[in-house]
Amino acid sequence: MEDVYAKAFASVDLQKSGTRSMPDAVYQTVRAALLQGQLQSGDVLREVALASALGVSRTPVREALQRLIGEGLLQTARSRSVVVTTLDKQQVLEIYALREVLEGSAAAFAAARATEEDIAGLWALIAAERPVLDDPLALARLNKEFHLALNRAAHNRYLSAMVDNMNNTLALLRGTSLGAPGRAAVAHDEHRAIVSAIEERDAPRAEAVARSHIRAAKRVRMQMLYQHN
Amino acid sequence: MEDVYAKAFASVDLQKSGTRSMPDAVYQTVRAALLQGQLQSGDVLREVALASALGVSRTPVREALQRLIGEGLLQTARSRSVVVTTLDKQQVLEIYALREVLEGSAAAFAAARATEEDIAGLWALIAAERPVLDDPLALARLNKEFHLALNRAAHNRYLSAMVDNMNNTLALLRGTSLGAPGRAAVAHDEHRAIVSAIEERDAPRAEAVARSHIRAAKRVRMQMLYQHN
DNA sequence: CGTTCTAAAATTGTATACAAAATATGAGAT
DNA sequence: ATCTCATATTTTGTATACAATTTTAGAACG
Repeated sequence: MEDVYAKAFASVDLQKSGTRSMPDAVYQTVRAALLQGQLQSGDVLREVALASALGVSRTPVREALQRLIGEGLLQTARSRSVVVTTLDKQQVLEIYALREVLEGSAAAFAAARATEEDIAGLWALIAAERPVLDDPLALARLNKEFHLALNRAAHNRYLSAMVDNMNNTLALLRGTSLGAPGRAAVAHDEHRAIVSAIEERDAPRAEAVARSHIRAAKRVRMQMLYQHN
Repeated sequence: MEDVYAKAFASVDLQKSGTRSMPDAVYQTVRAALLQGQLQSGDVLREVALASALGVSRTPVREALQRLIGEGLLQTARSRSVVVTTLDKQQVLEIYALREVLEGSAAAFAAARATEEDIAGLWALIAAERPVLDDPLALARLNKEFHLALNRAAHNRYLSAMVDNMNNTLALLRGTSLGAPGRAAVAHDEHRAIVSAIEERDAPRAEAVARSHIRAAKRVRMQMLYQHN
């Protein structure tokens, strides 16, 4: 009896805080399970099981799943079952190609539009990285926050939504590129270079540095996933 | 009795062809009504009215509406009613800023990855534009197709989805920038310049030309909407 | 053993009943 | 006439019943 939900949701209560509606609470809960890797690519999500695990009916569960499908974190198999998205190599390449564009633009926009508070926040996150450079888990969390803050500093809601979406989709892949030997320190330096360029309001340099940061992450990731390029 | 649905859906049957499911058919139908301007910003969509107009129950209607909310074409007002998205000036600026990035990248990617068929298709669309340069409606349709084909030529599904999304969101604004005097001919020339650069595999030029094409469209649009910049 | 067919079980899709919430209506007071 | 408040009506949110589909299990056959 392959009960994925016991594993993923047994200890996890329906997260009601900060949610507007029940479908939203279900959405947040399932999304968190996906991003934390408690559900893996290919796992199938069954409405009744999820509904009873979370103590609601199928209706709000369906809405939450539809939303996650729309964001690309879930997909429907032929035969209508809902499964955690599987990314093939081509898709990963396409995502990184787009992520390079988007994060590059976010950095460029931030150079033009970031407030002093935005920049101070970015430096604070970089300072927080230093003591945990050899703790991949803590670092991954900070890294996520850094990219989120960089995004917000661009002051473009549509861009932010798209960058988040790409990053969330990549989170479906096992592991983090920050675990690779030496990568943490290099990424840390790259983060500093991005914020420096933003602080100096040098948009072209901010974009160039951000893009090369993503290219480096991509190289490490492809190595981890496929042992080449 | 303010019956918006009579207006928008009376003659429009539920579009079943090319749809996998009933919610999908509803989605396509409502989406078409939105993109063709049969529903205007701020119009409220009521589940029961829509359901009876289309001859289905509320359940598939709700799913379709949720999906359109996810894409940004609809939004929920406080008080939970679903309305056609209204874009303020700041949002329009953010969308054009992002669209410049995305279409620029699409052109650059196309220069690197377009097949000969892709390029032939683009030229065909440009040829089709010439005879209808003074028919804004026909031209708008071709323009849409051109940008779609350009997109496909970039061979990046995620990028395509995002460009489409931005273009669809802009379609909520009344009118088309191609209606402005002289704009049609200029846009036509810009299209030619983009495809030329792609054909010559000159990615930087393709990107630059595509970006300036979007900036020009933005200028015209802002003029139309707000009579300045 | 493996294959194919059929029946049972499980799962998703749709409609609908009922609950909760929001909006509209109208009476009464000022 | 305008405002306030209680009540009716409408609308959305959730649960659930039922239908359609898909998957599973097992029997019969080669």
